[in-house]
Amino acid sequence: MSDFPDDIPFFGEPDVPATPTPQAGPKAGIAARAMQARNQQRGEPDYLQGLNPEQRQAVETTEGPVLVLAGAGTGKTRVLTTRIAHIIQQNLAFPSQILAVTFTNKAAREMKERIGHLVGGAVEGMPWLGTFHSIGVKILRRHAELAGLRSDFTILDTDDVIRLLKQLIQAEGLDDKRWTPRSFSMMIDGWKNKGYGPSDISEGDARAFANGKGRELYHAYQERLKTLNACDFGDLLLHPIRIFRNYPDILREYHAKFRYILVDEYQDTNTAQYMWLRLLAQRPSTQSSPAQTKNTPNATDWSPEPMRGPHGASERSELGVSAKINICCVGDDDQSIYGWRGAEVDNILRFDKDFPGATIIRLERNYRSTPHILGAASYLIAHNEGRFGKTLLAQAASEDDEKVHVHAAWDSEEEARAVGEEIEQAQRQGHLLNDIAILVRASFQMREFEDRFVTLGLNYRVIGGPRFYERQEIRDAMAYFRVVAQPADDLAFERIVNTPKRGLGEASLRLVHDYARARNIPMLLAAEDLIATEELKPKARSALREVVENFQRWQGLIDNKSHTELAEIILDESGYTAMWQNDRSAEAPGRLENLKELIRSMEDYESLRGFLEHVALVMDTEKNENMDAVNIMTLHSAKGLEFKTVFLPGWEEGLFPHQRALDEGGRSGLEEERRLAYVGVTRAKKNLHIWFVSNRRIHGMWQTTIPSRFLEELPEEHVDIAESDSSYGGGYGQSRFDNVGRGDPFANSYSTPGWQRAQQNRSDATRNNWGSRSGSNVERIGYGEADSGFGAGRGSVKGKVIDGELVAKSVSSTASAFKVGDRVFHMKFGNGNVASIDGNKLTIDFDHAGQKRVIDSFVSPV
DNA sequence: CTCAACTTACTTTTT
DNA sequence: GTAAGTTGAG
Repeated sequence: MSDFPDDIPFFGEPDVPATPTPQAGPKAGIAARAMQARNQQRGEPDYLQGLNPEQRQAVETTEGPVLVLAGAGTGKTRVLTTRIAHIIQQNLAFPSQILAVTFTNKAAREMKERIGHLVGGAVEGMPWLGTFHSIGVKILRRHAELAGLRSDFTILDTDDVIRLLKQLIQAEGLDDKRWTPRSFSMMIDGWKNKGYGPSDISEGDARAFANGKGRELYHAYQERLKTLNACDFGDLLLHPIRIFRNYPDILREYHAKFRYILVDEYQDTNTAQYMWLRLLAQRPSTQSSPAQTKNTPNATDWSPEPMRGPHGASERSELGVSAKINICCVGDDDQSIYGWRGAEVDNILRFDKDFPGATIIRLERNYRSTPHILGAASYLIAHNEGRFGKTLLAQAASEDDEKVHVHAAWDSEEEARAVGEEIEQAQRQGHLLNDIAILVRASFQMREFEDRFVTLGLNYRVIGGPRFYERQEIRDAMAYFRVVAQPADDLAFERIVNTPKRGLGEASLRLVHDYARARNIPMLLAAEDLIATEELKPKARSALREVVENFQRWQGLIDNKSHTELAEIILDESGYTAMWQNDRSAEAPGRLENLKELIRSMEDYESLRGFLEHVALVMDTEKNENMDAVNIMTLHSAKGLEFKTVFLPGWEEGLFPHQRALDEGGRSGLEEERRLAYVGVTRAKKNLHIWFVSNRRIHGMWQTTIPSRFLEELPEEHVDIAESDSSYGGGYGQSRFDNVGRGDPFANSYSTPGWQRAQQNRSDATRNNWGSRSGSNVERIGYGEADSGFGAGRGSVKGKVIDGELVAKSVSSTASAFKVGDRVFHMKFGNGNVASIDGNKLTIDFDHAGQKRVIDSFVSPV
């Protein structure tokens, strides 16, 4: 992912608010225009302006392999986008001849936008800028038949895959408790990350699942995908790799096509992505004559086997790729935090061996953080072995720079309370909440903060987590659409055939399934056949007939109705909408609202098919981030972002570093955790607060915890241990945690002044803060299930609910706009009447959910 | 076939 | 502690 807001002030040009480059449009200032003119006279393109020498070198070294090691906050995305702009403006290639890959859609979107700014609107997008997967689909659609698929293949999501695997495991007569579909899907994922097809699975690996049936099952799975005309995410990379290997002619086409290859976040590439890149990169220069092509090693030399050794570099470098490879990879080995999902830090560490003669450029001037923060980060990460080694150079220190604060709290509740207080104080001093982030190691930590912020009425947003398209109702609706658009989509069919309940249970479904399997036809067709027979029970038969007839009718409407209209008809006539309307549960109204939102978002696409493709690949929707709110997210999802003030709670052994990372990953696991800590620390621009608590509830059990070893790895001169607001300061400040961990360091914490003060503070806080401000407004960016029970019915905020992102966004600081008796709608509780009003808090009699107390910004008039 | 009670497991997350 | 998934009764 890209370093999001890194339109950083240029080095030596202190904190100027990020201004667009002079070229950015008519708004550019006179001075900027003058400078532009001057530079153009010198023949220097204005987009190069303000780049530091290293950045500039990275942009201008367009030929040959280049590795840009970009430390945190050094302008990575800027380099990447400027480089592309440079290639285009120097006429080195057309936009369509540049392959640029990212990991996330967000990063791709952002890059497109920024390139657009740099080169002006002249260039119509970049067709080959996208995620590995979206580019993979594009390639695979063109050559689907070579992978045994039709070009309209479906892309399965994790849900579909697991259901499919469950069937296969059961069909194999295995106990799906002992051998869970979930774990097998992860295993397959792992294999695919390494580029292994079923035949590449070693004996040992095959034995790891279901007593050696792993390989067989994997094979069966792939076969099943073929008959379903479907692929999983891994296939989007593996199929192209296989096609490139087996059809050199096709590979050559792509070689001729892509003159420049750029890769973002190279440290996150897995082996499959690496192979994919190597295949595309390893080629004669695009201007080469056919004669030269013969000298190039055959692409099929590239098999996954050389990957096996711990250091397969020698085999790789023997490829002797003599022709120029204009590949530029940008990354930071210190920010590799996705090893657990197959990323190979090794890819970046041996870049120069893979691409002999590579230019390696280090970006070490950090424009983001204060020297204290940078000092802490550098000292911490230095504890890792096996890094490239970079020294981040800080900007000049400023008078009011604060050291990194380390705080202690008695338990997680107090931690949340104190953080909340600190944020409120910052807010009073005029800080924007948007500039503040709380970065947690694990998502369960978020809850405590949410609870607290709800009582404080502090706006916050949660970033990450289950997304819109992963919600049950959205998936169900999508399944209907999929069956209509692609009648062969059995998984979609199975998902909704009995949703809403139609009395088509396991038995009937099994019959349809077996019939379809036996004849190798889609289940929808099988169902069609079966309703003509006597095989099904009369009840099931008529239910199934209705389903089949419905789908036939809807399919007939594809060309006559607009796809949004059709979607409405489908949801309506299938009884799906009615199912939720009749649902008495509290979240039903929210789900209906989500369905409306789904239809609304379909309007942005031309056809049903186009929409389905979008959803399969881009599992996020853009969300309004217009309100001022504290950001809460995991450390993982914070990569690439930056905030003025960052809170890092939960620095305790077992949580961070996470126990499981230590157990399963050993030393490298610990190092990855340390990199995660490094990522967290380097997100902060000005203020960084690290917290640890002495008691935390894990799996519902209170546990005494000890401070994270990472705390000891922070340099004394940049850290300030804040005792004052701690409930258990005594002694720890001085010893810098050195004696922590043995014995029971917290035994007498209850009696320390700090603890008593904390108790005092706690009750004060609840008294003073409660009701003293307008309702907190919450938005969940891409956050799921409209309920999750967060905040509901705890403490004095009974009924306060954090909802999906469809929550009304209005922040009313004035007295409530509602009056007793008003009819209102609430995202979670549905419709109801206002029973009484207390400031901005309403007591509402809900039709289905009973009486609840809610904050007015969460309801809207009906 | 459906629903309710019980059991069980539990980082991180993109596509 | 909680959410999801499975088992057993109606």
